[in-house]
Amino acid sequence: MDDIARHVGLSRTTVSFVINGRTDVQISDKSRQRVWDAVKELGYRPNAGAQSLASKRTNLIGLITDITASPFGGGIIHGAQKAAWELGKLLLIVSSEGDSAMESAALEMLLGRRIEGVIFATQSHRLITLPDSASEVPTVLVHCFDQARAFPSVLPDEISGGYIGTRRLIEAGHRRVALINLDPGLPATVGRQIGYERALAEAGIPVDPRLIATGHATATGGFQCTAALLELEQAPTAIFCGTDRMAMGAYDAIKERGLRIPQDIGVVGYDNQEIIASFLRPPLTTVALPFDQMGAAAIGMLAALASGATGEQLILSGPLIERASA
Amino acid sequence: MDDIARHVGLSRTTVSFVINGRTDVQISDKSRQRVWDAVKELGYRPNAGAQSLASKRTNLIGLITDITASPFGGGIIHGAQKAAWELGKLLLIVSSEGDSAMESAALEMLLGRRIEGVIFATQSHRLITLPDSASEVPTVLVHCFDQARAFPSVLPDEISGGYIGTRRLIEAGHRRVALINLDPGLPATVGRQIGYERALAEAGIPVDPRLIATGHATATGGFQCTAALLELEQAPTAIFCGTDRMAMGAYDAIKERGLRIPQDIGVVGYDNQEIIASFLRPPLTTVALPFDQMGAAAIGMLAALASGATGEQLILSGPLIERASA
DNA sequence: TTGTAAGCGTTATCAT
DNA sequence: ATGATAACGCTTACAA
Repeated sequence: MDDIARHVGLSRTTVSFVINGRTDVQISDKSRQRVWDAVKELGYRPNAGAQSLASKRTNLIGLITDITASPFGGGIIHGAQKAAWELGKLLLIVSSEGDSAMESAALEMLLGRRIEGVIFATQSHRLITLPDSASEVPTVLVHCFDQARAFPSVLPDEISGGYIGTRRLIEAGHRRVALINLDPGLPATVGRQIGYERALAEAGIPVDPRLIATGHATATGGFQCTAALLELEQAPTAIFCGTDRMAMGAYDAIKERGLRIPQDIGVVGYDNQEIIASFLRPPLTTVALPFDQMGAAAIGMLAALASGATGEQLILSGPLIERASA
Repeated sequence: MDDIARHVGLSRTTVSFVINGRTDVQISDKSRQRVWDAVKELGYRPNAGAQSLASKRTNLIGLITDITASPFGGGIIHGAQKAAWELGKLLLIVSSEGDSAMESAALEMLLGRRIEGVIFATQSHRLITLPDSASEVPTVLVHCFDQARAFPSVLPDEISGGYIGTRRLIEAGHRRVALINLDPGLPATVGRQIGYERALAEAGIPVDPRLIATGHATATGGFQCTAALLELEQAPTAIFCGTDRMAMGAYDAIKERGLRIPQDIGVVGYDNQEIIASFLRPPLTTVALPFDQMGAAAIGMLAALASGATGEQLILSGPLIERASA
């Protein structure tokens, strides 16, 4: 920067003003132009670290997550990254492997880098315990929540998801709609069932407990539940699966019985895992989680927190992705 | 840091030495202890940015990639992250969306942060064009290469992959092994076919061109190719698919004809996409890409470059993941 | 074994 | 409209 200043015969101060495009200082257009020319000519590139040190703004945001290892929920990173970029912030992503000692260590090092905020994101909707140092910096939780629900968080609307999936099946003419839910007690499980029952109630269909199964979130889980449901005396004509993986298993069980999708049995999945949903035959209609928006929203909340806003809880609902199974 | 120094009645210098654990300076154990105690007590945390500014080492490595958006190849990030962490380096990950203007902008900003090296990683094995500024900093390419092959790179061993997949099928007793390859001309396509032919040659099986198909890397592509292959007069008894997605389609075509896997037809996939491979029925035996190692190797190469090594080209081969389809 | 002092590359506060 | 000068929080010769 000194070089630039010397080169154009101005002071460092002036150069700094020009480069930062400050409008509150009067600098002649001629000087401005000369500075920029020199910048080009000398190939000058401001040192962000030095800027941070002097200005006390690092423009760094931490993202601690267990997502990088898995194919799941990458949209969160994606959405956050994009939103951060637009705000001129850089995301420092650290994968915690879901290990809380690691999370703690990661946060320490990020605090050493003087991040202005931190996001904790998980690949499944669940409870986490935060490192103590989380209270030292604005914190937002994505797809997870802390015991005391003390931190602002961005969560998917499980109820709405359960509702729209079920309603889609009802609209297709089904009255006996089964729900293959995830393991009991999970936030997703609870919420989706509420949505499911709400949709049935709205259509005047009584809830039949025999049509509600729970299983592991795997193809095998889906296969077994579906097989059992199809054995029922009054078997369902539609099945709403808790995950696309389960739907994958459901397809097998259905095809094995020579039934066709969606003519004989309608199927709706959950998660919109492209890789499964769009390559299943027929392509799977499924409820998507709004991962991108969740990530972006987290950045937005952090920005809001920085300007004095108070932390809320944001519930985002995802759309139904129509393909061909319902 | 001044606070610490004052608190223990020593100079900043001494405190700095203690904190950096410098062994080339003699400092009494007593002083050391007192410094650490004060650090704890005052909750002091070194400012990494200031350290970088003074020491001219940022410990920052850039990773520009199109991977974050997709479920694919996340292992690269994972492996790189882990390796970097162990070296005390922080990975600055930016997703380029595969857009080269974006890549350029990302690199500019990373250079502003004074990264000590940069990694370009892609989700598919392909050619990329690097921003000009790439020459300003040590650069390593992962899963991709530049026109002039001027930059050191880490690539998967496509030949070995083609070889081990084919050999597995031959070892299972098959003599008519089909290859459903990816679109012609891709590095993966070419390499794998070489490996395929090598395995056949080794077993004394002549290459039958009718058994070599190419299609799009989708379930539909796999389905169509498989269907055509099974119509052949001398149909194959084993199929080696270019991707797990294609294998997914192959499964459908095979099952549709009432054939069983692996009893009637052996299938091997490529990619080891957990989500597909382990949930297909039967679980898919497939060739894995060594993404984790590739990411870690890239960090290793960057470290080597920093200590004066010259850039090579590293070819890493992945293992065959045995499940139940062959 | 410890301390002094000069940077590192910026921004920010005042002057002029 | 522009410039001096003092931070920012640390490292590192060089001295003592």
